[in-house]
Amino acid sequence: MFELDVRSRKPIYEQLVERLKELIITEVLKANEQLPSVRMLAQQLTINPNTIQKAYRELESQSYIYSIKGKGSFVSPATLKQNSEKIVKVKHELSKLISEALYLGITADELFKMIKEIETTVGGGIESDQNQ
Amino acid sequence: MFELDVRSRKPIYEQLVERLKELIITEVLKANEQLPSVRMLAQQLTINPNTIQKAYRELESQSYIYSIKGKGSFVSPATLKQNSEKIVKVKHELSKLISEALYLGITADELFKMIKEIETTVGGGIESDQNQ
DNA sequence: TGCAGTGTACTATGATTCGTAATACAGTTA
DNA sequence: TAACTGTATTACGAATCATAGTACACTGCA
Repeated sequence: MFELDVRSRKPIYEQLVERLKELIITEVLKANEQLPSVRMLAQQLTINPNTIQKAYRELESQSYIYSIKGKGSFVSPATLKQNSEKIVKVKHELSKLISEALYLGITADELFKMIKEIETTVGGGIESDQNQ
Repeated sequence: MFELDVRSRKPIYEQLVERLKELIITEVLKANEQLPSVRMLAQQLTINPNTIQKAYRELESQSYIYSIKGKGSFVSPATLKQNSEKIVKVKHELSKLISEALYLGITADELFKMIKEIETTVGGGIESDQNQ
């Protein structure tokens, strides 16, 4: 199901996130389909369950999947795919604007603050992933 | 000329960058005015010249200042002030886009990563920081 | 030419962060 | 209860970061 490059400079959990996103977006993994459990996948890939867990947590925070204690992790239905075109578009526009902003001397720090402010103002945001 | 908080969690060189940007934008430091030399300023602030150097390098990469080997570092003329309108505009556009992104379910975290990636790719931010 | 000023590059090092692992806790279902 | 699930806590080596030490290279002036 997965191929990972363990000796890559990219951390394993990031590779996992990318690969899974791809599978979800392309609907190889369908809505509400159950993902392999953290332990199963860990064993299969001969890495630590916690690494899978980190990838899953990341995917959940980006609402690609949802997890239920004791039951499993599942592909998020609809909403994401419905918006996927818009999302791609917005991301692209954002990239350009961010590049321009950085070029103009606005610092990444400044942008971070901006986002946090908007996040709390709009209230729509999901809280972010504080790595242990 | 400067006050720094050495025990702040913010690195010294960053504080320096911020403070100098402010002085340049508010035109306390005029165009083409020579900045204190790395050694002078280092001695005055009782920190290592290399820390000043890092701040100056950062400022130069964002074209707030320019440096000439053997002569000194100077405030960049014009360009930045010319950009100030652009900056306001870009920030405004960014606000709107970020709101939309968050609304679409893109997380703040994802945006952070995006920025970091662009920062390193474009080299817009703190670039040439290749330690050893 | 030499000296004293300037910026720059390289290396070292302690502190912090990062990626992963080990282990224990907690919910679900049969 | 047993055998699955996800989650939280802690530990630890590796990588990165912030700063320092030191040496190099250029400029301008006596």
